[in-house]
Amino acid sequence: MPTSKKTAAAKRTRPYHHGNLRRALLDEALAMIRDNGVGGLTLREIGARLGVSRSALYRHFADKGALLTAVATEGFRMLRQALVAAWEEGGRGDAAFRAMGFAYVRFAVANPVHYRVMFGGAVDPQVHDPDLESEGAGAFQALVDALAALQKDAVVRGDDTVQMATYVWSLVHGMAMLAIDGKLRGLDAVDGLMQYAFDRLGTGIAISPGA
Amino acid sequence: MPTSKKTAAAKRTRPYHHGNLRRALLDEALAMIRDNGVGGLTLREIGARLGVSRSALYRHFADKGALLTAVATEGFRMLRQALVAAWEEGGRGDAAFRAMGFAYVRFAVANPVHYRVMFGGAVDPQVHDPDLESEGAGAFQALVDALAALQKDAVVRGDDTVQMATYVWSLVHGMAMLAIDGKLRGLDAVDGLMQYAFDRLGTGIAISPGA
DNA sequence: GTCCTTATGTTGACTAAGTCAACACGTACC
DNA sequence: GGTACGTGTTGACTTAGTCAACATAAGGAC
Repeated sequence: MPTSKKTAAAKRTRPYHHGNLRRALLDEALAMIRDNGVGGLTLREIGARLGVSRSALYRHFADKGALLTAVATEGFRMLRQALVAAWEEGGRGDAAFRAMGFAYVRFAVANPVHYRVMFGGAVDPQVHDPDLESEGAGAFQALVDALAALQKDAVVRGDDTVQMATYVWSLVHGMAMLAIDGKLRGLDAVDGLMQYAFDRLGTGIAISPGA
Repeated sequence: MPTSKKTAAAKRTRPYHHGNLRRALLDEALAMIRDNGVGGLTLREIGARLGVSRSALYRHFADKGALLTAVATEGFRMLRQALVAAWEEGGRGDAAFRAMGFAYVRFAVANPVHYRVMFGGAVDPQVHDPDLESEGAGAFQALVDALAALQKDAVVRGDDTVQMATYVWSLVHGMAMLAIDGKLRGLDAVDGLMQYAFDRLGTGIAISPGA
């Protein structure tokens, strides 16, 4: 048996170069965080699962923090795309704005790992990553733009747009966190809460509107 | 020099038994998380800072996770006390409810380490700690109780109380997270946002209330 | 086609950190 | 005054992040 001349024949299943290791590393990291939490993420295990050496990751990410930053950045990009899509496809009116709110929370529920890495403090706040910050700002801007359009059409109050956007962001962010933390029972509860929340976002909860 | 017969004389500054090591461990953990983030918390360093051996901690906490769970539990207790105090001292009316909302966000801003440990995913969600869960439920219940009182006085809508409480909780939780993540510039911005938010919580943001 | 450069992956080794077992010390209670 | 239990220490093991040195592959220059 010609086992010499390298053992390449036995390893034909995995060539020396992976092909798209960066993407595979991200996906495996997401799976591991999903199963074991951010604390359960280990670079060595990622390599082992991909059949790759423990330090191959360092050819694609500076360190563990950079891997997490990449996850967060990807998450913000996905979130912005979801928000913009909901707004555009919904017709850019008040119904579209509600759809955007739904899209926000649904993004978090559908991608809890991304969302937790984005907001769960896993990424060291000391580090200022330009990509991460611009993607994050872009997602917020989608909300600001939508609100500004509604203001122009006199659908919502003419308050400071950024402040209003921050208010709405707080609401959807809070719902998203509660939803993925399992504080709401099941998807029905999430949808029910969102229906309720976006109604009350419009009308308020007080009985005498003049208070 | 009589250095034998133990070196006790040289260490009179710190007796063998600390006195209240558990409390000191918690405080030192809080300080270390404040300075370096949850990821920068190391049991060995806590011991070193307190002039105590690295594993003394294990006489007071089962492991690192238990230490974090204790921080979160303490945080929920403090939060509930702050909420109840604001409600009681505010006169249990709509002004008191607004004060409770302020108290919530201010608690997070004043105790960002506690808050982050409580909600930042640092505590393994797999683990079900009875103390932690009952303190968490207690804090939420304070909000439900206040809303129920307002409903009885016909100050707010008669919607499902728990759903309404979840709505309000989402809002304050979202604001708290944004505030401690530095997404709002300075304390003035936080106070301004809260003023705005609790106005809009009452009235809504829509221009035609009948929408 | 051959060589060189660069990108990508591997191996060995070091260090930091959580954890446990065995031991030491002190206090309280009899 | 002695004994049991609570509290703190030491040594050692294991896991994991990281880096330096090396190996391998791919692609273009000649």
